Amino acid sequence: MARGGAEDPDHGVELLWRETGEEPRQGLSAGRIVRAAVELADAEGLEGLSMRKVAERLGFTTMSLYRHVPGREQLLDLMLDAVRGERPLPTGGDGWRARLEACARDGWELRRRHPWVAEVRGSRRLPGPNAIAYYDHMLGAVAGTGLAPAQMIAAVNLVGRFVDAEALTLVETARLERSSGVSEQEWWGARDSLYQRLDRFPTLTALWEAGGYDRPEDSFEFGLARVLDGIEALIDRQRDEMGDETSGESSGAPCRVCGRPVDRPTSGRPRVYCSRACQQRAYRRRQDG
Amino acid sequence: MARGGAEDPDHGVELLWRETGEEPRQGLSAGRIVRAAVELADAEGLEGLSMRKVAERLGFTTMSLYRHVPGREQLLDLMLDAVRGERPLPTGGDGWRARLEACARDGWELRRRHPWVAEVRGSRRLPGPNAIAYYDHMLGAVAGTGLAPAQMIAAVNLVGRFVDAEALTLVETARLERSSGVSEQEWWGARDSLYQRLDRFPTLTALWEAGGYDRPEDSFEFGLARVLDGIEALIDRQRDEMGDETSGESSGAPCRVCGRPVDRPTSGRPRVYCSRACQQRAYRRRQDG
DNA sequence: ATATCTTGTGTACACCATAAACAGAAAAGA
DNA sequence: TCTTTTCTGTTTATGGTGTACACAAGATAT
Repeated sequence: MARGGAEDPDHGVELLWRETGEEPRQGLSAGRIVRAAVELADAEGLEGLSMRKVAERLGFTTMSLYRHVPGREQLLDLMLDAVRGERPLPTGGDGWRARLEACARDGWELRRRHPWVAEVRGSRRLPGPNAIAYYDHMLGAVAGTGLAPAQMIAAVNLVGRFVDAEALTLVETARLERSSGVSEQEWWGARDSLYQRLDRFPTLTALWEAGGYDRPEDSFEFGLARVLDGIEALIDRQRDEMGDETSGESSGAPCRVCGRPVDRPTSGRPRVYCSRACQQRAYRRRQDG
Repeated sequence: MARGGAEDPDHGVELLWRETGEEPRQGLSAGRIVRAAVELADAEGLEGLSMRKVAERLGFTTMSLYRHVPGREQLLDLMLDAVRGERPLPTGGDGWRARLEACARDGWELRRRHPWVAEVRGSRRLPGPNAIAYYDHMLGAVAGTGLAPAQMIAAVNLVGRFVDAEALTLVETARLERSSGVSEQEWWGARDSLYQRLDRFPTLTALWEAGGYDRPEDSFEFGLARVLDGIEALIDRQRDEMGDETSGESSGAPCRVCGRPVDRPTSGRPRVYCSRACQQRAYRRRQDG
């Protein structure tokens, strides 16, 4: 069997999308390794997650893991998808904003329970079924907003990356607080040698004296509200433009591919697709199916 | 001399804020180490930056570096401040938005020239004079917008973290492209084993067929516009509320501490500070000075 | 019974940051 | 000028990482 090693991404895909449940009575298995790794990462963070320690926790040798998991990177992929499947998809309220916000808060909650999730980096991370379901769910939140397809994707990615970035800064402080035993406040509070050099920076000093650093805004709440506001502004703007363009002229059936309104020419055959791109898409779709 | 080792942050502060220019004729110095490290990180990324390689590049032994720099982490602090001093502060156009956007684009450009900047993580990074000047400059961009001090700080932090997060994803793809020799497009394009499992996800499939992934939005441009829109929405909203609250009632001198409008009571002594917090601030200021 | 596949083991390698003790030179003090 | 201290660079050693490779025992198929 062509069981590709660490170099073969398709093996990783098979592992991620395998039907679970066929766990052997005894011995190792991918599922058991993943569970042990998640426990370990929960307890010690991502930098504390080593193949040696996972193996020790299971009572096997280090290299035995490689019989079931291609390598550490692929193990991380499996862990990510595993924790995403722990809870059902967030059922938000009405409207795109409430639903997208619910997704963001759910992602935030996930990273609170498993802080290492935010530390897992790298493009080329293969998504598993749970990650894709989540992603699809987020995309569904902004469907029907009038945004172009690429804009929907960008909006969802923006929210996702925001949550991730925010969680990453949080877990970094937490890690230092645990490893050093000194809280963030204490540590920065003791940096007098730094503060005494900040006098000659006017705005910073003014804000300091105005108490801006005494009761800071909640970084996640503030940022999430701004990002959603920004997306809302885009949606409103485009809806307005759309209304102006097509007022009294279009208002026929929407584009069969992307659902956006279609310009209707005053004379000639009525258009079915909103753009040449959508026309091509539909064509290829007919060819493939 | 109490030359604290790696455990002493104050030593790091001294190094960061030292007057440069007193470079010895020969031998090592913090400045030379930092320059060599920046060159190395530019060429090989942050994971390729090891004390060994820096020392080799300078023709000394590994441990010789520790006579001038407390450790790798502190070297990173020094590197960050060094590259931030390479170019003058961005002189944006008029208005807070143009200036804040100029800062964001400048930060983006910095990370394009030195991709490893985005990879340097961890709270408790000591800022040097250049970093503080930059931060002060960004804060100055949103001064006078009517935002509360903590909101100004949060807004600037949001933009900064956005740029950093965006740059981080970019450098991660670049690193993989270089180490593997396969471009991101090629790699994802070869993942048929993944795509064939995505049919049962409706929104994702619809957006795929609508061409949303063929011409994606520029992630940085899209996100920056949304974030700035979001901040603008907050500013506008607060300005409106402020106008309603104080119309025909305030419009006296602004708060002496933070500059925001002050509610003027209909009877009694006119207020000088906008809030009890600002009053306390001013009091402490008088005590200290 | 023989061959093949699966699973777990032990060894080995090339890295990494940095602690500790040491050696020579330069500078300061007597 | 002689001695003592300080500065600067070196050498050696420790404990950690992921994983390639060769090997061995058991299960399964032919």
